Amino acid sequence: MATGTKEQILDAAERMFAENGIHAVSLRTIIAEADVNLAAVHYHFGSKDALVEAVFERRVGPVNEARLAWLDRLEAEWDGAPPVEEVLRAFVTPAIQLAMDSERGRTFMKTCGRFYTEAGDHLQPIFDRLFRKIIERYVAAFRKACPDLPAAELLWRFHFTVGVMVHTLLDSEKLRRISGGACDPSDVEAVVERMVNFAAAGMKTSPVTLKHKEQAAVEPEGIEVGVSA
Amino acid sequence: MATGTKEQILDAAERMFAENGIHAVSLRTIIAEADVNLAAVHYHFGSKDALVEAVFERRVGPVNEARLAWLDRLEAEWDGAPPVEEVLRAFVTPAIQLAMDSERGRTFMKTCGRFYTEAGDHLQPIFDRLFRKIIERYVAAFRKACPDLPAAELLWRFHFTVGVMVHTLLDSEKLRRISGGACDPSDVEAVVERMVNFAAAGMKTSPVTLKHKEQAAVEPEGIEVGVSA
DNA sequence: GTATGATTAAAACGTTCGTTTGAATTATCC
DNA sequence: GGATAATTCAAACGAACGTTTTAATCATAC
Repeated sequence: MATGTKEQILDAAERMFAENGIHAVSLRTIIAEADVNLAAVHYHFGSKDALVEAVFERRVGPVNEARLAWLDRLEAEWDGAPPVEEVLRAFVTPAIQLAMDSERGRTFMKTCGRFYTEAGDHLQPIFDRLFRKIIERYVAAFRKACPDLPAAELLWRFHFTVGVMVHTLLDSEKLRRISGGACDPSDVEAVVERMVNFAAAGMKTSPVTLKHKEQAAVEPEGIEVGVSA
Repeated sequence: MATGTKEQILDAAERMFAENGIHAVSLRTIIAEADVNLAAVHYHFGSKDALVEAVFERRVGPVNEARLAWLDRLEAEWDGAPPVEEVLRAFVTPAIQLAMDSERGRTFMKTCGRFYTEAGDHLQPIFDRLFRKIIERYVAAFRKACPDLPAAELLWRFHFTVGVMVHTLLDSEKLRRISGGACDPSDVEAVVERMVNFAAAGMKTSPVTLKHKEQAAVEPEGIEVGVSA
C-alpha cells in the first residue's frame, strides 16, 4: 500500500465511500485519510466526479474481465452450451471473490452499492459501457442453457439472479447478525454454491402460466441487450 | 395532494430523494419543489435527518402492517403452516404493490433503496425497529413451510429472496430498457407471480452438500481481481 | 550545479449547505 | 374584535463544500 499519491487517494476514497456514501464524503475527508494534499485530487483526477469514476472502474473492470474469460473457458469446454449452474458460477464467483476475499474488496462492494443507488446520470454511461458486454454474453449463455424458456421470462430470471448476487454482496453482514453467526458470509465457496443452487433452481423451474398478455408478445429475436446510445 | 405544508414537504422530499439521492438533495431544492418556506422544514421536522426518517416511515409502516396482516390470514387459513408460495406472495406483494401501483409508490421505492445504501448509522435503529417483527414472523413461517431445511440454509435463502425483491423494486426499469420493452415491470401481478415462482423454486430445492474439494468442474486459474496490493 | 518538468503545499476563491432568528402573517378561541 | 397561539416569511449565520491559484518542493536530465 501507499505506493503513490494516486493510489493512496483511491484507497482512501474507496474506504470512505463505502462507510459513508459518496455524496456524504468530502474531498477533505478523503485527503485527510489518505494523508495527502487537497489539490492532489484535482491534479491527479481533475474533479471529485472523476475520482468517483476512477474508484469504480479500478475494481469493476477486472471483475468483468474475469467473468468473460471464465465464460470463454466454459463455452470451450461445454461445446458452446454450458449448463445453467456453470454459467451462474462463472457470473457470480468473480464478484463474490472480490467482495469477500480481502478487506479491501469487502469495502469496495459497499461502495459499489453506493454507485448503484447514489450515482446520478453522469455515472450511467460508464455503467453501461462496463456491463454491456457482460449482459450480452451472459444472456446469450443463459438462453442456450435454458432453450425452452420464453425470452422475457429468461430476462426476468436473470434480473432476479442479479438481485440475489447484489444483495448478497451488499448486505450479508446483516445476515450474519440476524442469524447470530450461523450464516457466515466470508466463506466464499459456500456462499457461491448456495447462490448457484438457489438461482439455478429458479432458472430451471417451469414458468407460471400468466393469464395476462405480455406472454406471446415476446419474440426471442427482438431482444436488444444493448443500452442507451 | 397539497393538503398541508407538512405533506407537501414529505412528497417533495420523497420525489427528490428518489431522483438524486438523499445527501445530494438540499433542503432548498426540496422547499422549492414543495413551494414552501425553508424554515418550514425545521419547524415541522426539526432537521434534515428527521425529515429523512419521516419520509421513510410514512410508507414502510403500512407495507409491513399489510405483510403481517396477510400472514395472519394465511396462517388462519392453512392451519398455521401455509406453503412457501403463499408465504412468499404475502411477503412480496405489499411492497411490490406500493412500488408499482402509483407513481408515488414507484418513486418512493427508489428512495427506499437510497435509505438502504445511503443511510448512515442513525437510520439503522429505525430500520431494525420497523423490520424486526417482519423478519421474526416470516422466518418462522418459512421454517414451517420448509421443515427439512437446515436453519442456516433457510436464512440464506430468505436473504436471497429479499435480494430478488429489493432488486426488482429498485431497478426493474433498467430491465425494461434492456429487454427493449419485452419485460414490463408495471404489471404487478405478473411480476409477483414470476418472483414467487423463482424464489419458491430456490426455496424448495434440495441443499447442496458442501465438500470443500473437487467441487467445480472448471476451476478458475487464480483470477486476479485487482485487489491484493 | 543548474535548468526543467512533475508533484506537492498552503491559502484563498465563490458557492452552497443546514440551521437559526425575529418579525409578519394566519388561524383559533373567548 | 382583540388576545393568543400556530405558522410562514425573508434574511442572515457560520461552516463546509469543490475548485483554483500561486508558490514551494522534488526528481531527473544535462
